Order: sequence, then structure tokens, then C-alpha cells
Amino acid sequence: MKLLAIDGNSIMNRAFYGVKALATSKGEYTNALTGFMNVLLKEMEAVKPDCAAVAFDLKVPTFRHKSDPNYKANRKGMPHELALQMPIIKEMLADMGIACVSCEGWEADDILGTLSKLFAGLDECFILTGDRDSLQLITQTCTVRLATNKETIVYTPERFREEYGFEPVNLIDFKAIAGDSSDNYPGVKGIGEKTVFPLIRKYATVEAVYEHIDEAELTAGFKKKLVEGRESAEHCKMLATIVCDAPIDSDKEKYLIGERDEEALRELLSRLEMNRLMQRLGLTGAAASAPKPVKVKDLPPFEVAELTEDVLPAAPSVFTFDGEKLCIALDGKVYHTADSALIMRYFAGDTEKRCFDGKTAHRYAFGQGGELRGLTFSADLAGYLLNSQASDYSVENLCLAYKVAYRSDMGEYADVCSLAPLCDKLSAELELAEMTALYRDIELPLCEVLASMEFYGVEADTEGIRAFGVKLNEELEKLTAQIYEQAGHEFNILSPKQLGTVLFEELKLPAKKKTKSGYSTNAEVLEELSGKHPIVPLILEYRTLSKLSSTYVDSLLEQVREDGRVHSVFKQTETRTGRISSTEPNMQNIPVRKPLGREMRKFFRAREGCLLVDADYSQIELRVLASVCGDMNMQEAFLSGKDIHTSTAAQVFGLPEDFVDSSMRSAAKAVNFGIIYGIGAFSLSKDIGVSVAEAKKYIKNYLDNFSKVSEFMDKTVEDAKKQGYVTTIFGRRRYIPELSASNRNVQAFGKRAAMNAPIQGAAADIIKLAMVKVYRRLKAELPEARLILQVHDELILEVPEAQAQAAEKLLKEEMESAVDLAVPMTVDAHSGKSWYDAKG
DNA sequence: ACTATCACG
DNA sequence: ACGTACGTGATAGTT
Repeated sequence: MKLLAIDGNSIMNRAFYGVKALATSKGEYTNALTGFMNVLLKEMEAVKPDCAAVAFDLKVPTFRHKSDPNYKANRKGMPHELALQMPIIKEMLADMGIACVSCEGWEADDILGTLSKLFAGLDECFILTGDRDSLQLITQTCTVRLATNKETIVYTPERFREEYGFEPVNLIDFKAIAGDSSDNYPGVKGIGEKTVFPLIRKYATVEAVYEHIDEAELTAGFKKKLVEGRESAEHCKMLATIVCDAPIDSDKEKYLIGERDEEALRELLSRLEMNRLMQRLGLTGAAASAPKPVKVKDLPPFEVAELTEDVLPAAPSVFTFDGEKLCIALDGKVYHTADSALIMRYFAGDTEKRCFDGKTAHRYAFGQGGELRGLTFSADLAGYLLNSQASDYSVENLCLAYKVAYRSDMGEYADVCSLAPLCDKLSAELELAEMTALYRDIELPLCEVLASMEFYGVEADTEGIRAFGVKLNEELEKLTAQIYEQAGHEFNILSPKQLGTVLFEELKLPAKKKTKSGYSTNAEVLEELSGKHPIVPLILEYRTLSKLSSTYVDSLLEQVREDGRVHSVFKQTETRTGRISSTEPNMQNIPVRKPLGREMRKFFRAREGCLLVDADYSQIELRVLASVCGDMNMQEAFLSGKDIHTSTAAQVFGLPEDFVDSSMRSAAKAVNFGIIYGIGAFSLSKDIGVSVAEAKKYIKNYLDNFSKVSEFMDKTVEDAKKQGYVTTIFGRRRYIPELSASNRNVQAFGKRAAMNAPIQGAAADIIKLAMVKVYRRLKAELPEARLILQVHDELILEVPEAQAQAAEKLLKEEMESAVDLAVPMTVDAHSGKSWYDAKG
């Protein structure tokens, strides 16, 4: 028989620290559970055992209070966030038919040892742990599978010998002398691994080492220490030895993997919102042969029929649409059709509709020269507003998360059949979370705007791009030759590994080892090295050009459609802050900061007879901050139309504005950015090239001058801790589970995210609202003008030349008046034939 | 699938 | 003692 024996504590611990903070919408922690199950399933797949057992320590983690005298003693134990997940994993394992073994007074290690003895001989045993202690258990039939952050290392006796140079069983002798800080036994003081390796390789055991201590090749000092530490070594050998006779059940049959209790598992995983795992276990979806939850089984099935002219709904209905096939659910019946004329008849009707993925339906309607009317709900958008950090807003997942029966019994119509109760539930949740207005007035109408932007796209000058690419490639070839010459040989310049070897080993440039896998060669490092060797600037140049060539020339050309335009996809449920994102291609990161890259923007242009009208908010995030924190000093700068960075510099440096020079202004600019991002002195100092102490002074001066900003940040973090989320002025939420993590860095990140979200999020709300308003006014007043792009604080229209001026005025007006805050939302607008020209 | 890098706001 | 600013997407190299 094959046994997979798992060190439950060790793997849970690894999973807890290795998997980012995860929690359910109710705040229940799930990261260790997720990590554990991922490893478990992977190992089951690899080992294919008949038996399995998970060993746990029985030291029950207690929830001691600070006033408890034992509090300190417990501090090094398990963090609460992990402790809370321990009983759950046991329940989960039980539901999976896997035995959990623990034993009063015995550690998980000992249980593993005992199991390995039980399954010795004709059986095979695989021990899964994250702890190298167990390597002593390796035998011909017992393999240790060591879980690391990346992969599982399989330790056979051969593999162990290769690495350590002695037999697995002598690991205890090694540790007895070298000690083990994590298990807290000292070994022999003053003797480390380096000294012990040759000793154990030669003599194998502690006893033998002392027997031959006179002939050993050791300095007198080491010998003395060894002799003095003899007692400790012998004691530690006992501590290091895993005991193999724990009183556990010795009936092998008891460890056979049993049947899963699918019902219980489904309920547990669904409560924990571990949807991917459910899928992996085949507990959801039409494909699952598992018995359906009673709820669904008892519901009456929908009658399925082809949609025809005479059954076009006159009453409110729900629909799904995948780009070809329309499915409508109404009164316990599902109607479906792929007939575009019929689909458009349905879409054009004013009757109330609720759906999933309204953007796709809208875009299809535009493609057919019509429109979708009467849409009052799109479930994906509601799911996104309720929890912007979920990764999947499918109907199935939403049903799971909001406890609505998913009608998997209806096969391909499962989504549409589940949709009406799901929308009801989501509407109620939006109301509870006070996001109905945000939903109704911004998010839902925006999906039509985005559909329109995707449908119209933006014209791309393929000839121009091609020619630009040719020029780049000529330059790249020259650079390649020069770089090879400087290096003395050919290599792959884009390989960080090879480049690192060339720069830091062959050319002996000073390295700061930064990344996990080797030398860091990013632009920041290379900039510093720029004067030290002529190859460095060549490489920087090569990187720049090759980025332009691969990302912005080659791949862009592939994305231009037959109509000569690129139709980016604008994702509305992607970011945690409320921004939209852009893909295929990403039109929100087209180069602009450096002159050469900026040239790219000449290739995005208005179609014949049109101009592009471009408008962007000036300092929208700082204006939002000034407004929401109520700092009159900061507001004054915006109200009087001052340059905010100069004004900030004057205050931070305590000088009149006339005395602020450009380096002071740019330092102040960095401080302003830092404030928005949740400032840290270290990063600020790195950014502007001053000492950390100096940076600290800047920050203190800033916060002293703008005291309301400081108060706002503190209060925001407080609120986030109390409620679990922060909100924007429009009520958009972002949950910050990281704030209750035990890891300090994770917590620090949570704080910064909490400070940033109300600002970045409000700016996103504002431009989204502006987009809806601009879209509506254009439709009414300048129907030939199109909103075609959004770049976070910037909107771009394509407008017939004669109407460009009017459009520019309209655009500026609507953007500036989208919200009424304590400071003006100033907008700069320009027109031009290309994006380059229109950017001003 | 992950890492390093770099493009944008 | 330790790590280091918010939010994205695309590419090429590496595992």
C-alpha cells in the first residue's frame, strides 16, 4: 500500500505565510486553507496514494489576552489568523475522507515517524512536510517530499546523500552537534554546520565522533569546544530524534482514503467562498456528476423553447448573451435564439431587462446598428461593486458567494435560469451597502459607454507604425553589434541572467544583488552604473528601443483590425480601486513621458475629416484629497489657481514661492505623490535622492503644514480597521483584509492601500460620471462625435472637424461640472489630428 | 506559471 | 530587525 503522511502543522504554517491574505466577504481567513489544499491536491496527484494521514500537534493554540501572564510565552506560537483556520482544515480533511491523527503529548513529527514505521517493508511511505527534521526518516521505502515556496523537493536516500554526504539516519547526529535554532536546541556551542559536515561524513554518529576525537582534523579550539559540549550534544541527539512509537491506531486499514462527503464539502467550501477549489473538486458546474444540492433538485425545471416573434417578452425579463446566442428567462421558461433580427427586436424594446455582462450586449447592439434599451441591471457590475477584489464575477460564482441556487440542472441555460433571484439578491446587497446610487448612476450606464468605445475604437496608422518599427530595428541592430563588441562576445541582451553575468562577473561592475534569482539589472541600477562602462548606456538604449519595438510596434500591428482601427477592451470589473483597465491592446500605457516613445502617439489619429479632442483633469487626485480632508490651506492653493507643487514646496521648505527652484519643486512633487500613495521616508528618499533623514523632515513639514491631511489619513486607516473597508465620496468600497493580517509588511501594505483607495477611487468615480454625462450630451447635441478613449484622468473624442470646438467646450464643461467639490476640478483640453497633437 | 522589466496614470 | 509608495497590462526569459 502507498501512504501519504502529511505534517499538518508544518504545511499549514507554510501555506499561511506563503499565500497572500485571503478572506471571505465576511472576513473569515482562508489563505492557509487555500494553500494547504492546493499542495494536498497536487501531491495526491503526484503520489496517488491509497492511504493518507495528516498529523497535527495537539498543543491547542489559545487565545490569550495581554493581561495573561503566559501571554509572552505564547507570542512565538501561532498567530490567531492561522489558529482560526486549524479546526477548519481538520473538518475539510474529514469531509474528504482523509484521516487526521493527533496524540496527546506527541508532536506531529513523532506521528509521522510512527506512521512511516507502520508502512515500512512491503508498503511505500511518502512524507510531506516543510520541515527538514523529517529527513531523518528517509529509507529505501520512505521518501520525504519537502514543500518549499516554489516546488516540492523529493528526497530519496540517494538525493539526501548527494546533498548532505552522509546517511539520512545520521541527520540527528549532525543536528545534535550543529544545533537547530528553529527547534531551539543549541547543539555544541561555538560549532556550526561548516565544522560538523566533515565530522559526520567521516564518523557518522555523535558517539563515533567522540571516540575518534583525537585523530580528527580539527583545530585545538574546536576540539576543546567539542569536548566541553559533549553532554549537550548527547542531550540534543535525543531531542533531535523523532520517536517512532506514538500510541496511534496501528490498523493500516484505518488510513485508507475514504469517500468524500460531497454535501458537507460543498457546504463548507461555499461558506468559505473557496470557489476555485470547489471547481477543482468537481463540486460545481453542469459537468459535476455529484448529487445536486437539495434546493436545486426540488425547484421545478425551466421549460426550454426557441424564441419567436410572438413570445417577445412584454413583461420584465432577465437575459444572458454570449455574443451570438441570446437566452431569456421569464415565468419559468427559457427562450433562446441566435437570430440577430430577433435579438435586436428584443434589445430595442423598452421593457425592463436585467442581465449578465451588459457591455457585451450593448456592443453587439451597436454592431447591428441599433441599441439595447431598458437595461436596469448587470449582475457582474453589482458583484464587482460589492467586492472589488474577487477574481471571477461569473453567474456561477456570484450564486455561490451570495447563496443563490445555481441551476446547474439546466445545463447550458444554468446562468440565465439562476439570474433573476441572483439579481434580486445583489440589488438588496447594494442597497444594504449604500451603493445603489453609485450603481444606478455611474456603473450601469457606464457599460454602454465602454461598449461604444470598444465598438468604435481608434484609427491606427499602420504604415507609420511599420516605418517606425523599421527605424527601431535598424537602431537595435547597430546597438547589438556595439554591445557585443563591448562585451567581447555575443549573448542575449534581454536575458537578465546573461546580462548579469556579463556586467557583474565579466566586466566586474559593482553589483547589488537584489532579486531572488540573481543580479538586478533594472533601469534604476543601470542608471547608477551609466558612467562606469560604455556598455551600460548602450544597454539602456537597447532596452528602451526593444520595448517600443516589441510591445508598441509588433504587437500593436497585430491588433489593428480590417477597419484600420484598434478596438481595445475596457474592463469594468478588474481593478480594486474602481478604475477601468484596458487590454488587447492596452491603450492606457501608450508612451508619452519620453520624446521617442511619445512619437508613437502620432500614429493614433482621427479618421478622415475628424479631429481628436483630448481633455485631462489637472491634479485630480490632489484636488480630491484637498476636498475630502477639508484642509483649508491645501484648498486655498487650488482655489487661487496656484501651481500645487510650487505651493507645496514653499510650505515644506518654509520659503516664499518666488524662492522655490526647480529641484525644490520636483521634491515637493514627489512628496505630493507620496502622500497619495501612503508615504514612507525610505521610498521618498530613494525617489528624490536625499537621505532618509532628510526625507523624514520633508514629510514632517508637509504634515505639519497640512494637518488635516494627516488627520484624514489616520482616520481613514482607523475606519478601515473598524469596518474592514474604506469608501469614496460616492460610496464605492474597497475591503482591506490585509489590515488584520499578522505579518507586519502585509499590514503596512493594508494601511497604504486604505489611504490611497478613497483618493484614487474617487478620481475614478468622477471621471466615470463625466464619461456618462459626456456620452449622453454628445448623443443629444453632437451625435457624430464619439468618446473613444479613457486614460484614468483623460478622455479623448473623435469629432468631425467642424464640430471640434463645440465638442471641446462640451467635454471641458461636463468634466469640470461632474462633481461639485470644495476646489475646482480643472480640465485642460486641446484638439489635433493625432493623439500627439491633441495632447497639448 | 512565474519573474523581471518597463510602459502608463 | 526588516522592508520599503498606489493602481494597472504586455513582453521575454526562465522554471
